[in-house]
Amino acid sequence: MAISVATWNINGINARLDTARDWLGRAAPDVACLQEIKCIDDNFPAEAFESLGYNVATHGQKSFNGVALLSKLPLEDVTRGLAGDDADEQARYIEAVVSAPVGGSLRVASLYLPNGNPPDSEKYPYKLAWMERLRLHAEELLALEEPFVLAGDYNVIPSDRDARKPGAWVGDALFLPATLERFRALAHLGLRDAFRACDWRDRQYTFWDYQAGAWQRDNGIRIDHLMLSPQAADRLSSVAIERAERGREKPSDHVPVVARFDL
DNA sequence: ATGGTAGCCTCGCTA
Repeated sequence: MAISVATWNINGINARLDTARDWLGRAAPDVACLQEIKCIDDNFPAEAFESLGYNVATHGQKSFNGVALLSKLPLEDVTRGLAGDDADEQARYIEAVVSAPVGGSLRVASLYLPNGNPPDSEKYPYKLAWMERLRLHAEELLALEEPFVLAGDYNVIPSDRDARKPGAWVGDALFLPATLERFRALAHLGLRDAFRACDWRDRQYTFWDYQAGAWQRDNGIRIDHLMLSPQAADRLSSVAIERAERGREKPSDHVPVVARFDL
């Protein structure tokens, strides 16, 4: 069976409820990984998505961060928080197994990797440590030899080609050599950037700042990624960046990225 | 080099 998995930094789920419902109604992904819901679990408008046929699992936080999984298929074995630091109180990771009626199941995570700016603050070492925790967790998942997707806002510009103005990002936490090195470490484990597995075009972005006319100038960056286990990459059929959503009314500053699999 | 915008239980923080 075919299954589609989307990732989308929604930038405030309650401020973006109509925008989110509109896109989900049109695109109807089987699974949607949301980031920056910016609310506690009790304030997540679950009914608004259940009425569209989605099961809902959230890992929220007051005002900042927060991630969610929406799935038309049942969500099983939901895990909240990224392993490796019990003292970490930021809600940036949720994982579950999506059980398909035929063709087996797919493990999916929605993650919001720390931004890390400014790099001379404590935020940057937190980002790097979080990336190392993600690598260790991915290593554990890989040992299962199952298809999985780690989808989300990575706050990483993987290469020059993933920014309209790479020079403007030199020294930024999204583009520092240590950041890119840790992102590549995921690839070295065997994880595949789903988009780059299918599409080598330049100027394919997922984020445009609200400021300084970034959208109008197409001054974007590609920072929202679906990283696939080898078993998931084998089943990947296509990836699409839903660029047009950035030009709609009351948009998030990120657009959805959708990967399709034949399980 | 600067400033620009948006969301949050807002008067500053995060991005």
